Amino acid sequence: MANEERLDIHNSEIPVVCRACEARHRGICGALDPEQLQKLGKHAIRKVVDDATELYSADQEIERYSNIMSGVVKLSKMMSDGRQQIVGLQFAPDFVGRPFSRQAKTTAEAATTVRLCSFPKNALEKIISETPELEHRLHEQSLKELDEARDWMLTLGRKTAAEKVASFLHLIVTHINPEWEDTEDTVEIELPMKRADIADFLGLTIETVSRQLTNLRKRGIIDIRDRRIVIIPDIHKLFAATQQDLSN
Amino acid sequence: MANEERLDIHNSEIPVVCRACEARHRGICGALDPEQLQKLGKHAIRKVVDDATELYSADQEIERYSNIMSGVVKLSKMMSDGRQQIVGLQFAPDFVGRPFSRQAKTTAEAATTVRLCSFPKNALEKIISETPELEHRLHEQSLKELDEARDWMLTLGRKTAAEKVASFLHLIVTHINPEWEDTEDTVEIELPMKRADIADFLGLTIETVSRQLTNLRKRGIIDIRDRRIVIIPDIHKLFAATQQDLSN
DNA sequence: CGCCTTCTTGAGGGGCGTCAAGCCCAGTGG
DNA sequence: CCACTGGGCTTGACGCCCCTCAAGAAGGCG
Repeated sequence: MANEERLDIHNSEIPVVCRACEARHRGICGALDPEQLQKLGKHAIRKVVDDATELYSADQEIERYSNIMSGVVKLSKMMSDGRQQIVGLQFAPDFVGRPFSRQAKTTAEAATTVRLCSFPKNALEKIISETPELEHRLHEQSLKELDEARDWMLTLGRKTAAEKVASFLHLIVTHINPEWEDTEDTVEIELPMKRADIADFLGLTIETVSRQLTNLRKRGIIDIRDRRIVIIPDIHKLFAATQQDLSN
Repeated sequence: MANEERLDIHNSEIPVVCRACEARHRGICGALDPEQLQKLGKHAIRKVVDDATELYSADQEIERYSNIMSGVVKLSKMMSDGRQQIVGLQFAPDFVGRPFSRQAKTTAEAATTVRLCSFPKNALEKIISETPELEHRLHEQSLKELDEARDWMLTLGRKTAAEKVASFLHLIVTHINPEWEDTEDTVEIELPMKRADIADFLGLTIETVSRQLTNLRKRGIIDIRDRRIVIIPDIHKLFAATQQDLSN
């Protein structure tokens, strides 16, 4: 296997911290050659933050970008009187940050414990300008986020409370493991956030979220354990509930 | 002015149809040099379509991209039972289409009479791959659309009907002329769509839109002529109404 | 003039928000 | 060990905002 040896030799140029990183395979760092990885790696800091840690805040200067290595980050907006809306959830190996803007437009907060690989704004933007393939990857992620945001606009604007909660559960399931989208098996998931966050994501109150969860439970679409663990015996039935009013 | 002459000489290489086009200044075509403009221009078709013309449809193959030269295009999503949500409005000189995807994720429809400059998917994507600056412009537009989508998610999820209608009017005013954002003058606008579209954009019914418009009128925030013409004596008062419940 | 579409206005009902009480559990301190 | 506290969650009672249903006005067009 001369090939494997060649691969190993090649690997040896890649920074140690990057070798096992998912962002190098499915994330944006896959666009970088070993030399660029080294350059960026020099400025990169890996860190682990607890849930509720704020990564950056709306209207503030952006100083660092990050890759999510594990965990969930929520992006939110708040009105002056305190009303809040979560406008995006990001999972590994997503890129976090708003390129080409001095100010952040959302607040980013760890929803769970999150492992991050973070680097200064300037270091990344320099490499972007030299690497069209990197900008292409960032562009693809922006387009993916735009698709997701627009899907969610339909949920926010036109679905009932029961459909919204089902849509949330379906989103979580398919983001934890995309293959579960069309499995026949029973699936068990841990909700990455508390009821208040779910309410802010769905444009509801915590009471309504709670009521609709027990509504789905009573209809046999889900089962709930320990308040955070949800069991879904039939994903297709859950999907049906995302578009068909079950409030009666 | 030798400079002007040089500019004129330079201009002579630019396709005639592109010379006065806004997309060459503020739109994506500004990233192209005269040679590339010529290449793309060979495949470009200018057309004028009436309102309610469908440009492309969700889940269908994308064949052409377009620049909006004038008019308004609405992007929408529909559920199987007919519930509909408008997820974006696009104005000149915006680019219309979803790059890097075979299928469209939304339906695009002319909201008003629209002038378009349209070209085949392949022709543009070839030039994109050769022109990093073009991909950068498209990326910037995607990010702008993402910012707008997320702003609108806050409107859909957390605002009252009165705030939503005020938000819609404010959005239209600032998109027709960004300078009106902080003018002290009275402003008069023509709504680019009918009540049913406004309702689909706001996640409301047409009756509620109508009632909230008269609500804003009775409070002196707007005046209405001929159903489609709205007069706004004080933009700042309108802006205040986008975040402060006036339903009582 | 008649017909159609668009829009407004009213009456009534329901879905979700508001307010409140209480359960469960982890953490803390006596 | 247990009392106390506080956060997270559920459940019930009630009210209101917006939806539904319906009628009618206004304007465009043959």
